[in-house]
Amino acid sequence: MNDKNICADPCPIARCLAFLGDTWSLLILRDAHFGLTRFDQFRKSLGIAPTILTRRLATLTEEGMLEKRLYSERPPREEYVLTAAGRDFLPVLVMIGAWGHQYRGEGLLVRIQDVKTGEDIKPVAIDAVTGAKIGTRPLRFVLPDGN
Amino acid sequence: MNDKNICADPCPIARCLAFLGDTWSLLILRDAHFGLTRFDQFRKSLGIAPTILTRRLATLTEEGMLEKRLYSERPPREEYVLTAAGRDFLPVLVMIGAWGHQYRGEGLLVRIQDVKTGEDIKPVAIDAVTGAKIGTRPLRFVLPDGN
DNA sequence: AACATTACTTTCAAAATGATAGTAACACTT
DNA sequence: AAGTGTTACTATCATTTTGAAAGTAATGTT
Repeated sequence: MNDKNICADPCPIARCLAFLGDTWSLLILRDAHFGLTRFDQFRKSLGIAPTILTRRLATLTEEGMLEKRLYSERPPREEYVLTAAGRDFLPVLVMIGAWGHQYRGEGLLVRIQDVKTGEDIKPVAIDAVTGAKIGTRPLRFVLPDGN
Repeated sequence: MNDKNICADPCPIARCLAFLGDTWSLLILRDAHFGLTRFDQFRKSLGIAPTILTRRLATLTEEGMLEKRLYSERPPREEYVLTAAGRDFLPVLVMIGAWGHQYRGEGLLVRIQDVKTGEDIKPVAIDAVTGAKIGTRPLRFVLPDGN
């Protein structure tokens, strides 16, 4: 093991943390997946200051997670809807939730159910190549220069 | 769809974001999974100010993601190693990485390989109950009060 | 004795946060 | 037509957080 810098540009984790490593942004994305789309819905759900919400929604829009959509011409009103990138972020939120459920699970919790079965989901990350659960087989980070 | 508050205490996502929604903390956890354990390794890898690193390592230790371990008695030297909770956080990092690879993947990237097969992993989140990939079937957030 | 290493702490200016209040554009109600 | 409500913000400003630079403490190495 060394202490080579794997922080900067090349790491895909670092890259998306640039905007993602912010609590509000993640909670906005969570609420968007929950079905919220409007400024005041986010504001009330999160108890966030409007200043911050404006900024976060703008960033998430610039980053391509949300897009603005006009839902009323008169008066002009816009809502924020998830893009494909935003929708594909759901597995991340779900895995965070699974970890939180296991390690921060005291008290009543929000659960995520499969609509058809009506059962709580049990999210697991697997490697599609080997079919093994992530964490059960040794993994290795490989730097772009070959390591 | 409503705008009920799902932010506060009961949501497992919100709960772990309390400390997790911080870029540095996530990068420290990433580096810890990469194999780093020591203050100066993290500092050099991340280019983080020592002030901040001290604070983040303390928080991660308090939160039970890392624990301090004495690796030299004279001089007294401590390193930070992942706890079970910290190790179980790997799937989250891996899913973040997978998303980042897909949507922020320009240029050379750090990859994660399975040590035995030598191949890059293809992380997918599935619901262990139905076996379906997360995102392919409709899901529903259920609030503690029954919704 | 002098220098190096490791794991920090101190100081302080700059940036980010967030509470409160205000605004703009319109619709709706009396 | 005047007043009230709704939605999506912006402005102001005190507090908090961040992070760069330098310093410190305990010890090992030459």
